[in-house]
Amino acid sequence: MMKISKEQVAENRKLILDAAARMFRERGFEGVTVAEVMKAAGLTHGAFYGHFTSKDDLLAQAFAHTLAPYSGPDAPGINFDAFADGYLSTQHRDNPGIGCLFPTLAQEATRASEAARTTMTESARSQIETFSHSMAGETDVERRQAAVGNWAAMIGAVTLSRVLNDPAMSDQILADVKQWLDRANAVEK
Amino acid sequence: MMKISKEQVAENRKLILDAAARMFRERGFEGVTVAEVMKAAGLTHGAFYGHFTSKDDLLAQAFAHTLAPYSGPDAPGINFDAFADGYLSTQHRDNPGIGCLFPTLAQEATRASEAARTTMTESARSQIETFSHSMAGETDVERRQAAVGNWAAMIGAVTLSRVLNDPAMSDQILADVKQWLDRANAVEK
DNA sequence: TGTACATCAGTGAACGCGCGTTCACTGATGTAC
DNA sequence: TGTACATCAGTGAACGCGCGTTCACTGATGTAC
Repeated sequence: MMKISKEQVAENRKLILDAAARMFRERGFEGVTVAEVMKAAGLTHGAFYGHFTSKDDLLAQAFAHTLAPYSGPDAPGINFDAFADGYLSTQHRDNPGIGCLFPTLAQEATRASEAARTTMTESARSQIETFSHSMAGETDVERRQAAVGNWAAMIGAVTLSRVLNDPAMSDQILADVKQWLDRANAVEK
Repeated sequence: MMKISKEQVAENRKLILDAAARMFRERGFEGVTVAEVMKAAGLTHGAFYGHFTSKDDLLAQAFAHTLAPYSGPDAPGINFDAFADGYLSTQHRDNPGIGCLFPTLAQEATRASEAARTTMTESARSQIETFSHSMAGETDVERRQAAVGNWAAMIGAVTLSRVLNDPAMSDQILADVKQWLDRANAVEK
């Protein structure tokens, strides 16, 4: 069953990237094998090197594939308060596979290819830019600082909540950070 | 050159744990081999299983070894502002091997042994407790929320600053979060 | 329109390397007498 | 005090498995005539 249409090739590539992005977030880069990703995409491992040059390349492409919708001029506008609610929810904490890349893969990306790091860097830049517009503050600098601070707090909160093996404490971390951010942001308005 | 004194055995164990804690923070759990750790400690890999039952056990013991000084009744009191300055410094960002475990290993610890996660959980609990005493706020709950929020923001800031491959932006993340925290904490006083 | 050939995404066996782990052995120190 | 033996942390070769990567082959679709 070979010789596949251009559309099918593109579709297969998308399936591989979606599976990889999910599995890397769930189990980390080294915790997932190339064969597992290909199986999840409905293919065999031999086809992998027709799409990517290496497993490292897959990580970089998966970052770009996953982050692309949130960057650039088409980035969706956001309601910051609703965004923070979702980010600091137990649903987000419990479903890393479909969540933000930064709490799951930023640490590993530190040792990844420059292409992967550049994708993360540009995504972070536009994320901060987007948040800035929702922040209170008298100057652009203050609003940027608030955007960076809020985002860092959210990333740290999800990171902490995921590692703790005391469920009540984990829930409380998320709730505490949400309330603290609400107060910090309200004070400046 | 064998049959070693009890003191030498304890010393060797400490050397292994110190080397492991440093190398895991620098390169991640899977990025370091048992043989490399043993070599860094001045021993050969065969001796490893006299000290630990597995590589996973080493991680859990390294966590306990590294976090112990900061927990329990003997935990050092802190000047929070000085602590945050150091935490959000470029020195801390650039030397993960001797820095906080949470930005380097929390993500990987999510998939580690229960022993390792419990050590991290209890360390986080006492860290938050310690920070609470330095926080402004009218109630214990507000102070705890501020402690958790400040710590989450610091962890997220260091995580972000390390993954970005734009040095100026990385520096700015750290500086922005520091200034934002200073403002957020000052407002409540 | 029908037939022969070319293309090339995907298949699956195989390779080779690295790493966690095991184990028979070593030999300096501790102990018995 | 001196001698023979026991102990056991450490040594280093070896094992076995898993994983990233390669490659000869397949066969459905596209193309030439």
